[in-house]
Amino acid sequence: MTDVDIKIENIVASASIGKDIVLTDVAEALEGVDFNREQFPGLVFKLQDPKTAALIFSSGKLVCTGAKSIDDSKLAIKKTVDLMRTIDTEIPHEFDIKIQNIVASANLQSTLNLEAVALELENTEYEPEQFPGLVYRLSDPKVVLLLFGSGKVVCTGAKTKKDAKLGVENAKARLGELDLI
Amino acid sequence: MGPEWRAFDHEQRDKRTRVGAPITYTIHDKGLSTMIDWRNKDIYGRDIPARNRAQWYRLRKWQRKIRISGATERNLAFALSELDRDSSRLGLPRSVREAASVVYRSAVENKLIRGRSIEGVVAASLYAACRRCKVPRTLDEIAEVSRVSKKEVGRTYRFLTRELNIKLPPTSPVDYVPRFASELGLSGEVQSRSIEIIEKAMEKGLTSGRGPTGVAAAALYIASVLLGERKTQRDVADVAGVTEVTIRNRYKELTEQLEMGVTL
DNA sequence: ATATTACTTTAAAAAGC
DNA sequence: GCTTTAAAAAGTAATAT
Repeated sequence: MTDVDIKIENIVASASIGKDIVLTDVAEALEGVDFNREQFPGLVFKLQDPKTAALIFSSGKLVCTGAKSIDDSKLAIKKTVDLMRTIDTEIPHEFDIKIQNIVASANLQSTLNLEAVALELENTEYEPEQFPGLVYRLSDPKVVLLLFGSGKVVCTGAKTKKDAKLGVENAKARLGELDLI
Repeated sequence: MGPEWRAFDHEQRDKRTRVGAPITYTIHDKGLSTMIDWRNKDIYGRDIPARNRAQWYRLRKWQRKIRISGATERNLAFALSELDRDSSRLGLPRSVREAASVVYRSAVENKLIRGRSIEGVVAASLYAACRRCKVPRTLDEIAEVSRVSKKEVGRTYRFLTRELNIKLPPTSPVDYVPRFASELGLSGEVQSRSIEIIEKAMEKGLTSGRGPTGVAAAALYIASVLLGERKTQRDVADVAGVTEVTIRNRYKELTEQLEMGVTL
């Protein structure tokens, strides 16, 4: 109904390689690694292409952040695991990757009066003293949107691109119903 | 400001002493208190005769209640003393402090303190009360006088308003005008003019997403210049707790988008 | 006085305190 | 709840030029 262009800004995905990892070995063999066990149990590995960051844990589970597309996220994880396999050849070639969160931005092409939106729209939090965006929690799909006075929007919490887009569209539709747009 | 809030503080402390509410006194089962053994034995370790068991159980149950209400009262007394301290340091009137105590008490009644510090709930209750009473204090100001971080005050405030169904609109810049103007020694005319400017700005959507204190500061600055009671951006920035850059940004936006001529 | 850089908010996973 | 990662939005803050 209301076609909105969504731009994926960031994707968080997780995977579980079936084998335990000796993080100190990885830290010595790879470049672009940060590892402080006292600070954080995960090893931080930054890949240049796709430009992403991976958190690798001794359990063999890992988290990849920063990708701008689902394909890039999966590619980044495969590249990262391939590099890890040069250290530990026992690492399996097959493993599942799960998209955990998608952050997207969009433009409603219309300015918003946030104080009015805060009064009329349900499930919102608006504290301009703290942050310029209005927080709108949508239940269908279950995502959270940040609405700005400029009409720009950030949608986060979706696990599929479709939900991210649907979230913005439903929010826009709701704003329209309440005559807030 | 020193002597005033000190006197206020002493008055409250004396009042507490008169009613005998324990604040920091640790009440263990000493003195007049007597333990009722949780086994069915008397103080000599002898079994309690069956015919007295019922009475024994009643005594035990009664003592449990007393002990619980004792802890509750002790916590409430501590909370109210914290509230007094924070309120007096912020120079808040008694009515606001009482409004905050109402919020705090309902938080207790709804068992919302679990997993949270009393100080944090007190600070958040006070923040909410200030807003409700139209004499807002920023999260920074609340955090300064309480020993609670700004982050936790904000988090607890959101939790309380959600759980207690307290609906408060975002703080209006207008509510900051009287306090800031007073601290700057600005007249009622300047205040009225500032409020007019803010209302025009709100109508034109110039306040969406902007910090209320920054908007109030810029409006006061403009009004002070327009009415010949000019204050420096530095002075206004200091009382409002914002930077000169912020005042300048809001000032430019307001003078450009409202019909006001360049008055710099 | 303006230009950077940095922090505020949102979501989510990982292992452990 | 915290720790770590990434990224957008727009405002504000601190520091550099």
